[in-house]
Amino acid sequence: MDISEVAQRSGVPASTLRFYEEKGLIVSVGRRGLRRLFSPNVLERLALIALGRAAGFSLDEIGRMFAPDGHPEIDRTLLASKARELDRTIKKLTAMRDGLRHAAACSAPSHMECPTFRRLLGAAASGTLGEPDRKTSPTKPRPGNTRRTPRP
Amino acid sequence: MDISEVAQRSGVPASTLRFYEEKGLIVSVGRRGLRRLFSPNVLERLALIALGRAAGFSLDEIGRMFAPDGHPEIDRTLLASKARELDRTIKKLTAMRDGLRHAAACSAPSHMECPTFRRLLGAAASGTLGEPDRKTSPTKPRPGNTRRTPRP
DNA sequence: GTAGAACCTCAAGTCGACTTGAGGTCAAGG
DNA sequence: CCTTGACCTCAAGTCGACTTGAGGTTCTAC
Repeated sequence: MDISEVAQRSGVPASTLRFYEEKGLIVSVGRRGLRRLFSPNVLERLALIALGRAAGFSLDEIGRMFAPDGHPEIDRTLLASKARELDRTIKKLTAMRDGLRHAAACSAPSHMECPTFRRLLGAAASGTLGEPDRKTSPTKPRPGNTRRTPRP
Repeated sequence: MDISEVAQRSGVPASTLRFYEEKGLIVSVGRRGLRRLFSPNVLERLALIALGRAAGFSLDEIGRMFAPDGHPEIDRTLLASKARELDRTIKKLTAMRDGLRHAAACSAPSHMECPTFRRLLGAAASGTLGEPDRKTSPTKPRPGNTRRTPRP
């Protein structure tokens, strides 16, 4: 498969595939002229990468999950600890969600007069709610390259 | 209060306070010589900012929540929509957490042979799990300025 | 009156995960 | 044979939220 086919099948832009290769996350099995050739295995690999990313692992962490010989060698304790971390995050987000819901529905004239809101505020001020997530803005699906269409 | 007192009381580094002022998120009520003077109100404001950040709002979004006259003027539908967004995130994270937990405990020789894991993999590949969060690494509390100690 | 701590400004750097752009190469179709 | 378009490389840019550093000013204490 050449790069555009991988891009199409996986939904990962070609530029990203080159970037991943450079980082050692995927490998091409050769070249035809200048062009990379990929084995279909790369698709599974990309799925694994997507999963890792969705779970909150960095590309570097993901890279370390693949044994030098190639296929995944994932430390189960690492997974468990990520699960615990997610669990903590979930709890915080749940508290936030409930607080926001309440604040949205609360009939107090100003939010500052709502006890629920003030309680949340206190938690935020004390850092209990933790550092915020930095997520790619939800309203703007992705700048530039849209998935599955590497650009005409 | 001068900047270091605000920093101490709020846990927000002085550099960040200057940055926030520049962005229009907080205001100083004057200067003594060159030095900024803050009213105690700024502490509540900072708490509000922290809360907003924890809820996943960007600084720009937070800025828009304060009416030009000063105090918060928060659109309740905005809160509700953020609550819904958080709810979606929570559901995804919960799925991930459960998947990771299973994978961590699963006795299949390789993760690739575990059906639960493969199901998760499929979800990740199809984008169902959404774009990942970019959160400040949990193991590295924060580079540089530690809270409450602006540096000797 | 003078040292030095604390503050100031402004420009530039950082981090992660990519994207973009300029300029070059190559293979297949007409 | 020649065009064209898909691919290549490498450097630089982007985004958000800050931090860092150099170089300058000022308040406070001795």
